[in-house]
Amino acid sequence: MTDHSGKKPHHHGDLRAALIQSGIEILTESGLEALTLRRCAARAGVSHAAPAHHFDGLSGLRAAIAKEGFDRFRTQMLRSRASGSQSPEGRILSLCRGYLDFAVENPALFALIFSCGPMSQFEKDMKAGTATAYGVLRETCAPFVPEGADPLVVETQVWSLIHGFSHLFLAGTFGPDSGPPDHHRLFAPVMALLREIGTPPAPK
Amino acid sequence: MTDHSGKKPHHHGDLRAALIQSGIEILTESGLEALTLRRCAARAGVSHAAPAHHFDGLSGLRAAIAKEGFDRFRTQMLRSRASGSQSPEGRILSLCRGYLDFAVENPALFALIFSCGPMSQFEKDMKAGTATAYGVLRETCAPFVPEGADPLVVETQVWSLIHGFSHLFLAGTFGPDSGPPDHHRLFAPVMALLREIGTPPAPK
DNA sequence: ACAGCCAGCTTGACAGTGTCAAGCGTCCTG
DNA sequence: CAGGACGCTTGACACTGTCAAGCTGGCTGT
Repeated sequence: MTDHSGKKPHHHGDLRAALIQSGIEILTESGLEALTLRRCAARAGVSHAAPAHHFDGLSGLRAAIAKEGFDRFRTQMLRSRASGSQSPEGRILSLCRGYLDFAVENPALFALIFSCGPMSQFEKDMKAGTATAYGVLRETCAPFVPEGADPLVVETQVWSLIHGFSHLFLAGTFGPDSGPPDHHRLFAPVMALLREIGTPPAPK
Repeated sequence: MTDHSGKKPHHHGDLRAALIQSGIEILTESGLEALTLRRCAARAGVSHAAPAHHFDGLSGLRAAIAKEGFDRFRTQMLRSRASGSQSPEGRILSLCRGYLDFAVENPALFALIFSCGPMSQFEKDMKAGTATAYGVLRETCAPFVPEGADPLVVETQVWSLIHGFSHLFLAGTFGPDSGPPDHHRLFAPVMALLREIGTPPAPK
């Protein structure tokens, strides 16, 4: 479709990337609801209809931002995983910590990435983004997958636990009266649930 | 503020409840983004500005709907919990199944309930709603809390796991290529992670 | 070197949205 | 039966996404 492979195609010089960047800034400064085509355009210094030439409407912009978000997400998880103990358990724990940290540091971007919202039409792009992040999870979980078992089970266990924890933490919904947010206090004991990971499900 | 305690105060006869009902219908029929003050008003057969007299803007309507949603959520969990085995393990598993079923059957309402979005100003209401649902979780988890331990840990383990599973399932983000959604196939093995629940976190 | 083209952006318009200020009608109160 | 207040309506405004044109500057072909 649009070019954006060359370097300085025309007036602006890769407006597409500038719009994505502006979008992320708006997202982090003002939250999900503030992400608007017109505001993005204004921030990038172009007219209000310019984004339509690079993305298919608002959903297209969201999908493009989500894609970029997935890259950063993946990068942060990789960095975190590399930073701690390199035992299989250590790697998986560090990965999850990176997961949580990303969510805490980029709440709006995190919400956009995992929103099942109005960019489902771009499932292709989203799946691609998920896949890159998922690959990291998969290789980190691999040592815990029992012989001949479906790796999806272990992956889903880990992903569900850390994702639920992150999401609920962001929603500020912990505890009946929801004490002060303290994600480091709960993180370790919750992750302790992964102790027995990999042992095959109880034989029926 | 507005009355809404009497039975048929004026013209309409509890417009507030009618608006909430309309909102839920719109939500289930057309998704989160379709929930609009004006559409709600139209569906309830009143003018576009009528809702403003019963809720504090769109966020107020969302909060009110979320409150109702939390009630239904809690009810479904209770019903599910009562339907299966009454062992502590059976109760917690049935509770989680009710959790997942509610999410699958009411995706938009579920998303609204747990959105960290623009109704944070109504945290009071939201906390109240969460609390009623949380109470069910708390009493179901109680048998698994070790002597003298913080119940929040076990609760957070369970809630994180089932919430993450439900949310990721709704987002359609399972597996690298995300096979066909089959929440019953993965539910049991993922929940198997709760086998060792309650044993105190590994001593440091 | 010059004519032509066309990608990249602008301008303008439209319907739909939330929100506010008035105003009107109906019901309850005195 | 008058007064008033509550419940809703009407109208307006700024803002949103989206579409149809139109302008403009750089590239291409000869």
